[in-house]
Amino acid sequence: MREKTERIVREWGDACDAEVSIAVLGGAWKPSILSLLGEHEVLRFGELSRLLDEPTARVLTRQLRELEDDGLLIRTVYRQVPPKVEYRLSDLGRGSMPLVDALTDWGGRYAAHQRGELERLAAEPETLDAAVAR
Amino acid sequence: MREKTERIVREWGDACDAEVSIAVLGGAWKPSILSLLGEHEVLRFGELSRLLDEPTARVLTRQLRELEDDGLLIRTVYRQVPPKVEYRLSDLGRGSMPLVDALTDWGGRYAAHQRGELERLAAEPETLDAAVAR
DNA sequence: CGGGATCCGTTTCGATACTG
DNA sequence: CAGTATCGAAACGGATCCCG
Repeated sequence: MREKTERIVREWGDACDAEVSIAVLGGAWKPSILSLLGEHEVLRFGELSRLLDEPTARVLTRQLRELEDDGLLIRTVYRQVPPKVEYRLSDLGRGSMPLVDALTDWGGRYAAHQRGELERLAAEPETLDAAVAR
Repeated sequence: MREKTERIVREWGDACDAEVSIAVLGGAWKPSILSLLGEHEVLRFGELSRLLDEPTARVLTRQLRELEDDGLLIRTVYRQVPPKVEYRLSDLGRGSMPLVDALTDWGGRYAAHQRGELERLAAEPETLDAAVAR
């Protein structure tokens, strides 16, 4: 477990279980990484990088390492030249897929709703802000 | 919508919907705030503060304002002395409850699992690390 | 190919003090 | 009661360069 995750798990066993989920899944690219590994079973570092929008290696590496430390995925290193590293979901990682899907679903609906709001505002001849400005 | 949320909603309409959810729900106390408002229907600022673990007013205020800006809750100010401010869920906020519950459930199961691992490790006479050290 | 090292700007959290 | 103002510390994402 990462130190951050462990701190949350130990210290506030109370009502903040949801924050545990966010601590584990809440990094940049993390839900996407888990989704992709849910679809593809096993992926190499470069494959993951290409399937995501080419984050810097530094960032992708850290997200992968954190997910590994938190027990969601398994990293397999083949000691050869050139190197080959494979990532796949652990049981814990597979267990997170329904939650990741729920995050994706709600986020998609929320984004669609808000894009609708934005368009509605843009289509209006006069916004509230403009009216208030006078 | 907060600027941060709007940026994510507009710019990457692609596969990163889950990150939208995390952008909206991922602040300190936010899931707890939503859960409490799901249970209590309406709460005042001080009541929320007491039900949570008394975060600083600065922090609680900002989380509430962000949730309001993102459209999840409704803030009602009664212009009187002493002031009275009520918070309740919007329709959008009520729609987030299943996701918040899913976050809570998985986080709770994850925490329980990891606490089990921690105890198991503590109970072992010799850890893998100690064995490898020799 | 799959990173590690270093550096940096931004965001976020939180403490403290003060206020209409 | 329900904040606001100011400040500091830390975490985070990202760019750049280097390596076995």
